Amino acid sequence: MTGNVDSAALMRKRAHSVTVPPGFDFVATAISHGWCVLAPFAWDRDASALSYRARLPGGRVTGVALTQPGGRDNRVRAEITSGAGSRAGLTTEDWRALRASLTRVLRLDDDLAPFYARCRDAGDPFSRAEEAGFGRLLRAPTLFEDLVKILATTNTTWSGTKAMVRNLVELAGTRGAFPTARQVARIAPSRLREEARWGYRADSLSAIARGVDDGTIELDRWESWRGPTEALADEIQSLPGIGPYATAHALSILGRYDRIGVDTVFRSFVRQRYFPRSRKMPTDDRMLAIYRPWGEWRSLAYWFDLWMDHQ
DNA sequence: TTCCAGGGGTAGA
DNA sequence: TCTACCCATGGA
Repeated sequence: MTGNVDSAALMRKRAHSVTVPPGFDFVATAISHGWCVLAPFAWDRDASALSYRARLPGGRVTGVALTQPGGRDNRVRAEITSGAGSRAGLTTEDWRALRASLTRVLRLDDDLAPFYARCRDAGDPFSRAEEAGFGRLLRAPTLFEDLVKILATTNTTWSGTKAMVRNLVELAGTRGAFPTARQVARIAPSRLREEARWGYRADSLSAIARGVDDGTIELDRWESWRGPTEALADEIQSLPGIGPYATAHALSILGRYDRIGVDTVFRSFVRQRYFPRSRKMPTDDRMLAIYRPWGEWRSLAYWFDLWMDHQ
């Protein structure tokens, strides 16, 4: 028995690392859009570290801190900081599951060569996208979490979004980890409204959670969608509380970039960037026309444009 | 107090 | 298809 315990302990490690594709830039990926500051994610700018609470097989929860110690092109380090296995580290099975999750979060399987080729054709400043390591929009460990966060961005301020997500994790999650669809489904909409402060969005949140939990909303099918974007978009937009903006955002999360989510950020950015002399706010169509030549890379080009503006 | 934010749903024209 | 209005919440 003792021998078995010892050998199991030997298999446990507190720090792991993940192989990344050539040119992978961890920081550019982590701060690609606002996700890195939505709970349970937290971004440490000084340490260039992304930490969060991750679910392991069996529902256990652990703290993880991600960094890229050698900088661009080097392996991403995952340090187990707390929770299940914090003393002895993760088992082989735990790490296998976490590594698969990180592939989704960091989009390690994305092929950006076609996007970068298009960026080179576009010239400055887009030609700098590859050098900047931009192109991977950070994702949550699950599509359910991404959809909930997108819903939390609708018709509110960014501070409101952060508060709603944080409140939901505290109300329905497990030891700091984002709640599963089942956990959210089990919370009465009135509590989502009043305790998590989701306001009128609570009914949509609850309906989406229940649909994902009972299988009527098939997120796995969306993740592996091979058909036309239009049909996928129709399904996404059929969700309660999910309109054109949220659908476009979800499509970007799913790696389909041919729609731009028009929101107040898009309008104010495009106006100041491309219509600085316009006294009136240009129509949505005029602003969307700026990125129309990008075709299937439209929203990624917009995200890069916006990202460059913040650097 | 009023306005509005990383919008969405609906009724009525 | 387009417009007007309402939807909770919280910060400015």
